[in-house]
Amino acid sequence: MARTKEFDREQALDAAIEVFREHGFEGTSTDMLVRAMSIGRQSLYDTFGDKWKLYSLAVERYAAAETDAHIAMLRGAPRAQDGIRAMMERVAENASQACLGVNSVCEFGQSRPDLTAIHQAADRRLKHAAKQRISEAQADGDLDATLSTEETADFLFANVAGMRIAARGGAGPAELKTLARIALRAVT
Amino acid sequence: MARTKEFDREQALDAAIEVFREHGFEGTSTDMLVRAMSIGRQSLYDTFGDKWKLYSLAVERYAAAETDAHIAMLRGAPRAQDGIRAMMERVAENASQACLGVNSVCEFGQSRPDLTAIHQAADRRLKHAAKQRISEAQADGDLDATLSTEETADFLFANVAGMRIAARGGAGPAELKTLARIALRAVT
DNA sequence: GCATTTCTGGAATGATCAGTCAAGAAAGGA
DNA sequence: TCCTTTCTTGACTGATCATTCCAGAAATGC
Repeated sequence: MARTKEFDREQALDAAIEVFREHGFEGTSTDMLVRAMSIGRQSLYDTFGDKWKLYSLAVERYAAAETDAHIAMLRGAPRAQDGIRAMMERVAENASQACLGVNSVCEFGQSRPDLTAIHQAADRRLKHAAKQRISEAQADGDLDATLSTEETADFLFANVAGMRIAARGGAGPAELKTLARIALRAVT
Repeated sequence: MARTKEFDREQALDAAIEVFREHGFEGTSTDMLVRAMSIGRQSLYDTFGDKWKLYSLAVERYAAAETDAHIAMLRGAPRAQDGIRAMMERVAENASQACLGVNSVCEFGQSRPDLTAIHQAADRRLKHAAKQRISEAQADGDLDATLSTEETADFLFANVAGMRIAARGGAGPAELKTLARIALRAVT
C-alpha cells in the first residue's frame, strides 16, 4: 500500500479552528475553509465529512486544548490560589483572539445536542480540576470557605466568559486584568 | 394623499429583533424575517432598506430598550445598592431569551464600525447612570469605595454578559441568581 | 364610486452556498 | 519503471441566498 502525500490533518484542523472562532459557523464558507486549511475541497470532504462535522470536530478539539491549558495553569503553582489566579490572568492575556467555545454557545445555544454534549464534557472536566484546587485554596485560608466549590467554580467560569465578551467588544488587556482581579476578590 | 393600510413599523421591528437574537445575523434569512414580521417582502425592503440596515436598526432599538430597562432598575429603589442588585437580578430572571447585544458583539467583534458605534453609545449611557448609583452606594457605605466607579461598573457589566452566556449554555435561574449574588459580593 | 397610495405575493435574477464528480498531478513502494 | 494511493483542481449540480420587479389586492380620502 502506497502511503503518499498526506497533508497534516491536525494542522488543517487548527487552521479551520482559526477561521471558525473568528467568523462563526454560519459566517464561514467552505471556500474560506479550503483556503485557510491549504487543502483541496475534495480532501476536506473526504477527511472531515461535511461542514458541520468539521465544525463539531473543531469545537471539540478547541475545547479539549483550552481545557488542558486552563488545567495546566490551575496546577502550575504550588499554592492553589496562585494557580487559580494564573488561570484567570492567562484568559486576560489571550483574549484578543475570539473563543470558539463562547462563540459556539452564543451562536447555537442549546439547539444542537451534539454541540451541547461537547461543551458539557469539557465543562465537567475543567470543573472537576477547578473544584479540587478551590477546595485546597479554601483549606489554605486563601479563598472564602462559605462559598461552595461548585458556586466558586461557576462564578469564575462565568467571569472567564464575561472577560472574553468584553475583549470581543473592545476591552484591552489592562481592563481585562482588572476584571480578573475583582472576580478573584469576590471569592476570597 | 391617501394614507392606507400601513403596518405597525415598531411591531415589525420587534418581531425582527426576536428572530435576530435567537439566530444571529448570518443564521437569519429574509424569509424567516418576513414570516415573523408578518409583512410582505417588498415592504421589508421599502421600509428598512436591506437586511443589514434592518439588523443595525434592530440592534440599536434593542440596545436602547435594554439600557432603559437597566437604568429603570438602577433608579427604581431609594437605596442605591438595592437598585444595583435589582439590575443584576433582572438579568438573572430574563436570561432565558438570548441577548441581541451579546450575540452581536460575539458574531461581529469589532469588524463593523457602525455596530461598534451603537454598542458604545448604549454602553456610555448605561455606564454614566451606573457610575452615579455606584458612587452613591459607596457613599452609603454599601459598596467598596477602594474600587473606582469605572472599575465597578465594568465588572458588573462583564458579569451581566457572563450570566447571559451561562444561561445560553444551559444555566437555570437559580444558578444565575447565585452568580449575581457573588458578583455583588465582589464590589461590596 | 374613484383615485391614490401602500401592502402583498409570486416570479424572476444573479450571486453564493454546500457538496459531488471526474481527470490528472504528485509521491512513494515494488 | 510501473502501480497504487492521495491530493488538487476545476467544473458541475441543486439549493438557497438577498434583492428586485411587477401585477393586483386592500384600504383610505374625496
